[in-house]
Amino acid sequence: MKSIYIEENRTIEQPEPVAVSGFSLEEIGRQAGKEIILHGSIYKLRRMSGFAFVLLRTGRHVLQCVYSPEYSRFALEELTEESCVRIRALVAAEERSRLGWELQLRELKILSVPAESMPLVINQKKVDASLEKQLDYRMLTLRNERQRVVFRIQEGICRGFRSFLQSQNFTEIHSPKLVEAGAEGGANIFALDYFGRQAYLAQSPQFYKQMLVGVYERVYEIGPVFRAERHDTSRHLNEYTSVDFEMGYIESFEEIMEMEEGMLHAALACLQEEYAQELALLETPIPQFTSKEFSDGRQPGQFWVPPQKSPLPGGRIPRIRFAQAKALVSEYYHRPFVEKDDFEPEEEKLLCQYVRERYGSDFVFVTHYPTGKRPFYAMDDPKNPAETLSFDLLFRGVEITTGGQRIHSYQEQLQKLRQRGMDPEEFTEYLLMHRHGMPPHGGLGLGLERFTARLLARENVREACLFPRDIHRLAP
RNA sequence: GGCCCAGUGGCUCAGUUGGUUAGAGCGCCGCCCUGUCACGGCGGAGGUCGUCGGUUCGAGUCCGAUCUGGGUCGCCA
Repeated sequence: MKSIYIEENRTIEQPEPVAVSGFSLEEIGRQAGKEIILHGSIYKLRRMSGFAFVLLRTGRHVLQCVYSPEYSRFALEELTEESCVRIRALVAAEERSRLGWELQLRELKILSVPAESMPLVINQKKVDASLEKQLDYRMLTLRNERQRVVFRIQEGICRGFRSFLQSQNFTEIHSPKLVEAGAEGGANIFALDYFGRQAYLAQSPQFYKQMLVGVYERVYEIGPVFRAERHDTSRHLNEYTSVDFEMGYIESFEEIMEMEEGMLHAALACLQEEYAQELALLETPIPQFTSKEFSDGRQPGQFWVPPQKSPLPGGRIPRIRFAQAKALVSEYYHRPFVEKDDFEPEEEKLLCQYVRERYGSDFVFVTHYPTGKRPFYAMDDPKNPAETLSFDLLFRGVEITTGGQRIHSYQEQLQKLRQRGMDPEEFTEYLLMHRHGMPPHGGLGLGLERFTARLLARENVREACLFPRDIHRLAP
């Protein structure tokens, strides 16, 4: 944003437009020799003898300003950390400063002064406090340069997802979060009073996505979902942001996986292009993919990457069937083969480790999950009804996506409901779309916080959520 | 909910086999330092050791209960 700056009924003469906010570091650097006006918070005061460094925190940056009685027309004693100020400063080339320039403070107006000093130290490299304390004081700890950057990156991820899906002709939707019944059923759903009736918080936009596939063919939504699970782990939240899409007229569920590959590439590209500063601050290693297509058969322990159907750029993600992945981990890492329908967290980590070592990929798709493990709308593999045309995406040891093809035939869906002992009467509205014709379709949901946390090597998913809701925490 | 672990100044921790005035780093306050970027130096304030009860001549240190928090599993994105 560029504008003429006016303060206290006088125009400060500026030969060039002044940067107020939304500037880049390069833009300011180019103003060398000129005065600019900025606002921000005093992040840190470093008093030296005879002068002082004043770190100014703006919406995106922390800038080194210098106070000196030689040119600063105010008293240093007026300044306290976390005061909000507006400054007029000269942009001065200075090789002793890391940016190659610094701001010589000329005038300063204090806009507000904190009533108390911080309960914990936020202006050092890291916030040295337990996660619990950090979250108790989240609105303060987020002021830390490195803490806040996590959510800039999260923003970049969403921007990448959005622009990619938009480019693939997906329509963005906003489905209701207050619903009459849950998508998956079960007890893991928050109930609340709705004018005397029982209502629930949506645990997934699943039904609405599908309904709108019948309308727009391709839809997506990035929004909150609610899970009343009484879990207390480093990867569960009771409210999280789900990146959901659903696409019609697919020939195979593998098209959904291909679309996800494209979506991930777009997010990472967006980060590298527009969030390089933020990535550098956190020293984030960019996730790796497998570079080539391959098919080393479908024997146990074998992976495949099919040729791309659409011309999406970027590397690929190895795929393996669930049953084979279970066997592989058991065999390779000498773990007792526990006959279960799902992975244990340890197995997910080991599988990712294996794929990383052998194929150089930080991601792995696991396909064909057992039918009993998937919801009633999942499409069974016609070649083997004990398995579904579905997949999970594991990223650096954690499951971040579940997806798959859905049943589109009315008769088939009725049959599967009855097989499961469910009453089709309870799904009358849901089944209306099937009854009146649906294209073959499928989609996925990706946990935004889990993805962010793994990307930034955060141990706890709460670190990748601004204000996490967990079994113990409902505030701030 | 099961199992494991922890609760010591504002924050992060140390505290030897129970023994006299409970230590450190960061932060805070004061003084000093013309170039720091985890700035540095000197000095100072601040805690009775989550809570309750017990053992003991004596408990931060042992025992019991309780509260709070952490990890993990079930589960899942």
